[in-house]
Amino acid sequence: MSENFAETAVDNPASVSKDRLRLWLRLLDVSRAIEGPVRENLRAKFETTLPRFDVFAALERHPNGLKMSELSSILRVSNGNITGLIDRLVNDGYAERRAVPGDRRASKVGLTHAGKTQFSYLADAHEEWVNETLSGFSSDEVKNLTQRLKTLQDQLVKPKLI
Amino acid sequence: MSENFAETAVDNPASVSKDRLRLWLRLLDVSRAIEGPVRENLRAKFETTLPRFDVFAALERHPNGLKMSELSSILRVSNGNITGLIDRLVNDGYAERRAVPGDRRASKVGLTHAGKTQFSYLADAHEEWVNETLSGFSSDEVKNLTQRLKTLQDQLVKPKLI
DNA sequence: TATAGATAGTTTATACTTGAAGTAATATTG
DNA sequence: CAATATTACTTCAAGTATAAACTATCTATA
Repeated sequence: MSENFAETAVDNPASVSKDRLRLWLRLLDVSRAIEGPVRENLRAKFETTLPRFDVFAALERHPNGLKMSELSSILRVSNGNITGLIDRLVNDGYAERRAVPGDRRASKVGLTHAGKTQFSYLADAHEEWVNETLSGFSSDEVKNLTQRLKTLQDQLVKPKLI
Repeated sequence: MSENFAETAVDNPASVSKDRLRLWLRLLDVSRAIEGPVRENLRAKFETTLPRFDVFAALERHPNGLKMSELSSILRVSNGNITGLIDRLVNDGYAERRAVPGDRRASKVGLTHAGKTQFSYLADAHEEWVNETLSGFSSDEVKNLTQRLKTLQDQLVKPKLI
């Protein structure tokens, strides 16, 4: 046989490309589907927002504080964005900027006592919402999917500008 | 034995709750990891944004047009947001509002010829970026993960306000 | 140690996003 | 058919987000 029948319709490059696209669209839509109610709850119950919650969570996980640039890389948002978020959290008494010895450009951001207290309530409620939202998904399914997503993330390739 | 050893540490409710939380955080982070470069490319190569791309894509998929409220529900963003996005796309000549016979409150939004042309370029490039970004992930893995995400999405429970 | 380059963060302009309030039109109900 | 409720959309204020330009500081190197 001269024709290459091994490359069937299900696996040719164009088809795989469409499948990858579908995966990405699905990923985005599932995320948004979960994100919506979380935002709603954060506002309705705590008068706060997801970006602020994300900052709280990142700072809670790093008790020694985080530099602005570390925050922006962890949360995957721009530096300027973090400046505004932290400004508002500092203003509300939940976060504080601390000097970094030996580098007067930088500052480390940490939660105040009020911030830690506030986050403990936020975090409990947040976990409860997520647990309820995903309650139809079994423990095994949850772990399986988490592992696959981790593998996916580890294998991501940053595309060059085409 | 009087104690219930069947409920082990790996499967007790609190542990499953943490696992579900981990899944959600992973989902969000993977999405953001892919989203970042896509945004960058849209800006660098086409001077446009992801929200605009999303509108293009939704309209392309619905050749008869979409009402503002349909757009906002498909894209999972607020009505006011859609108003602004469409205003700008109309202003740029890529979309148009059409009257809905029998309902003077509503309007249907569709792509102009220029909009369809523009989107054909955007869509090709977008698929290429995503394909490259996920190129380390095999066809089987992609399909498996997509299916699991679909199942997850179908089983999502909207949490009540706690 | 001058000075060029890199790094950390803020500021700016513009766009996106939300929820709430408002306007107009349609649907429902007594 | 008039009063009321609902629906579709826009407007508004505040916050979130980006990239680019800017300031201040630090590092490297000659």
